[in-house]
Amino acid sequence: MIESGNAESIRRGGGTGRLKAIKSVLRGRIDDGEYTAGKRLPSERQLCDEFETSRVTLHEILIQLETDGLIYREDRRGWFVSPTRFVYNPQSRGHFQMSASEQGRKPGTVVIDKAIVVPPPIVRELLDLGPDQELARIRRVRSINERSILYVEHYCIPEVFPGLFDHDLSVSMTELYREVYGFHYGRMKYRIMPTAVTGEAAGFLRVSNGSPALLVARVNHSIDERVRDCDLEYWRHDAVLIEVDVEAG
Amino acid sequence: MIESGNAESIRRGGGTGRLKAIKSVLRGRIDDGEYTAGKRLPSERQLCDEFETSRVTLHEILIQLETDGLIYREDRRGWFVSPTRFVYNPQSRGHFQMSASEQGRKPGTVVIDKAIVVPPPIVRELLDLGPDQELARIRRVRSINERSILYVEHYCIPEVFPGLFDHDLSVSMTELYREVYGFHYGRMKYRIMPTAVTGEAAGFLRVSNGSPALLVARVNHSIDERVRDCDLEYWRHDAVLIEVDVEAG
DNA sequence: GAGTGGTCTAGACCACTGG
DNA sequence: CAGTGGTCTAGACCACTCT
Repeated sequence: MIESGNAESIRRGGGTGRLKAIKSVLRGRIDDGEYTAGKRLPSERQLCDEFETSRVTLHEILIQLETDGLIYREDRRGWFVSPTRFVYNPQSRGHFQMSASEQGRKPGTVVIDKAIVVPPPIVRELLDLGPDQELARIRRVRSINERSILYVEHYCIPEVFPGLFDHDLSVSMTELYREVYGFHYGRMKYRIMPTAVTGEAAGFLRVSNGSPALLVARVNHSIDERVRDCDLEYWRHDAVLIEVDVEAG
Repeated sequence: MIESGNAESIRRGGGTGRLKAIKSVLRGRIDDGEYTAGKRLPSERQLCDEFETSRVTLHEILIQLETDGLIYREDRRGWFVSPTRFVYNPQSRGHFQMSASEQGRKPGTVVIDKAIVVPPPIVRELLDLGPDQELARIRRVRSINERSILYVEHYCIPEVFPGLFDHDLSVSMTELYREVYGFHYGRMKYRIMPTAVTGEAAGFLRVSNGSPALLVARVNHSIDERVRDCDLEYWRHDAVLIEVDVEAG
């Protein structure tokens, strides 16, 4: 006797279709503006009632819409409709504030801390350092219209920029290097890859542990080709669009 | 009477910790090489038994490792350890095959189809077209070591490249344009953003519907500054690392 | 046909937010 | 304190792959 082959399990049926169907209804409401940018969606439990589904299923749907970049969540606060992406050009150095204003948004920068540290392996590799070399690290969070979208770790060689920590670090690091230290840039290299944010980084961005993100790692060289500093930038994956113009090649 | 407040629910306990703990065990096995690149992980049910957890939970853990880029899945076939990322420079045109060989991998290209179509909105916007303009579309899938990692849609103005469909389209489009049509490139613009693949694109990449991906959209201009063609490239999010060198700016 | 992942249910407790 | 998302259970059926 298979007890479970009853009316109950038949009613559930429908299989694959449900998830996609609910997803497209929600997508429609976002497109139509019923749920508008920056506003909170109804709670998961409310949506469960409306669509007569379980929380696990609904959670899964929301995660897929998050992956799409249509909505985002703030840890334990709710789900929100994603605003238009911030357009970012990694080749134009230090223009976060200017770009934001040009795009009609309100930029913000918060310095989390500054310290002399042994950098993580990826930074050692990028800067071609020995295992014990210590660097100055500045950690910042940048926001657009009060929403944190970028967590950055700056690393540089402390001897090259003496007294760095005494300056206002909430502005463009590039400008600081140039105006205070008379430092001019030469070559730059950057890497971009999808990743996930965990631990502290997730906390600073107010996203759930393990949320998708876009990592942009940049290495700056001086005019005489020496490695000088680098950034690790973790962008909320739904908040950024990278755009680069390249002259004739 | 609250029936559920029994020994059973207490035993479950542990709360938040479980997921993270199991995740780090699996991560360790990948780092240690117990699970090696390209090999299948034990089945979800086996892992459930081993860690004494439910399939939903284990599935969630695997999805987080996927977001991290450590593992990937092939739809209904299983979970696999991700190989090293393919390094890609969007500014060097048409070097997929060459880059792959340089990185010691075996490249492959399959042409899915070729047709004259009305392009999707994003292409119309990129190429600045009217709503009824038709374009030639070529769809291809590119692989590294037999693993499909890139799904591309090429769009170009058919009048500019007559007889295009009669050529071998499994090679570099850039070379074809240059060698057959004597076409040389000027400016290029590209956009990069995290997104999700659905529908056909997911099928071609053999990933589950709604998997994360990296979209690279490129627009090519001729030397006299006219828009000529564009690509929409959907990369498996765990399979690519974009690297760009920029000369002094 | 056996095995796999994909989807789904109907609950439960936990950690945190915000009034 | 009520409400939210985050995590978790112990099952079930479905769609597909592989042999």
